[in-house]
Amino acid sequence: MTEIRTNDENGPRPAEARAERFQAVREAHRNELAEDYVELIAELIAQFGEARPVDLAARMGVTAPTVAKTLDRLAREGLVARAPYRSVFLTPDGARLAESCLRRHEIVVRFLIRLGLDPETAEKDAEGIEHHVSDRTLELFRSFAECS
Amino acid sequence: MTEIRTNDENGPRPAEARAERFQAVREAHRNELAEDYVELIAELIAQFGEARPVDLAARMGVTAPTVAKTLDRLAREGLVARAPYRSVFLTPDGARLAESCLRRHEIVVRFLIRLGLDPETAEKDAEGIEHHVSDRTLELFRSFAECS
DNA sequence: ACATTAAGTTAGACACAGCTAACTTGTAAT
DNA sequence: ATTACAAGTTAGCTGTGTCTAACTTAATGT
Repeated sequence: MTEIRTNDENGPRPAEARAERFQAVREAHRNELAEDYVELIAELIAQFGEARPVDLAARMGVTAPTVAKTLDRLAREGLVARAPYRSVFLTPDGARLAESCLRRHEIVVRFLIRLGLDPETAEKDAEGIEHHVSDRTLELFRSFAECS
Repeated sequence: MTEIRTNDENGPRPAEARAERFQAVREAHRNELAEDYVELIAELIAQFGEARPVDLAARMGVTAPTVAKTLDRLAREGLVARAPYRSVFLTPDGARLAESCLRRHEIVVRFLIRLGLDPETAEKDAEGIEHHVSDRTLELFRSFAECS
């Protein structure tokens, strides 16, 4: 064998573009859990006046220690405030994030339903999709969902 | 204080439904990386006749050891076949998975473009979205993208 | 006031996905 | 045939997210 080498005779441009896309997804990934938590916390506070770890665990489908560890991280990142054996609350930053996540979630769900999906599946798919939708796409979703 | 307890007087139904949704997302999550790899490997093979770790690393935006570890896992799971210091190939299972991922990816991209998104952003968003789209939703995307 | 029980915490394990540093292998060019 | 360099591997570190088991705290009911 003599040639075949490099596999990049087309230049590394497309390879790099791709790498950037994957890196962006990994980045989104890191924020997903935080977003899901603050979103849930905001809803629980709206509904019950407080968000207790036990309720978070039930709704996230994980055990109490997992919730505790995650809340520690969120506290470290300044998104939630907590005291031992107490309910969890959102910091201003956390509340802001929750607000935008809820909005985003709502738009995605409404969009999917408008597309023709049943509400249950829409809710399910939205949970996975919402974290990966750019602002431009979200805007398109919103217009489509609201078009008469 | 006397009452306020439980926070679940509405019954645990909605909480459980939610937990299931999150669990589904975590499940999808676990498969994401595997899907991205087999998809990329299939493309490289189609383009160059082989998929080399160095090309995977460049396109995934990670280092060579990370690729090696991931490929080990994929081999363990029966999706790829490899020999030391050689290129990677797909098993029949891996090829099937790659096929369906490529199809899915294409549909999502075309759908987003039809919605009015620029191709570059479509490509970027699709990378994150494609793993979280149910079959029903994918079908709706397909119809929408292909509607005259 | 105290005992019971539910909620929360701590400790420790595992798997995964990323990294750097150092080593080995294989290929290509001289 | 040798050497030099690119590709691949191995070892070992980090941080995250999950778990179980065992412990502590707080609230409820009698």
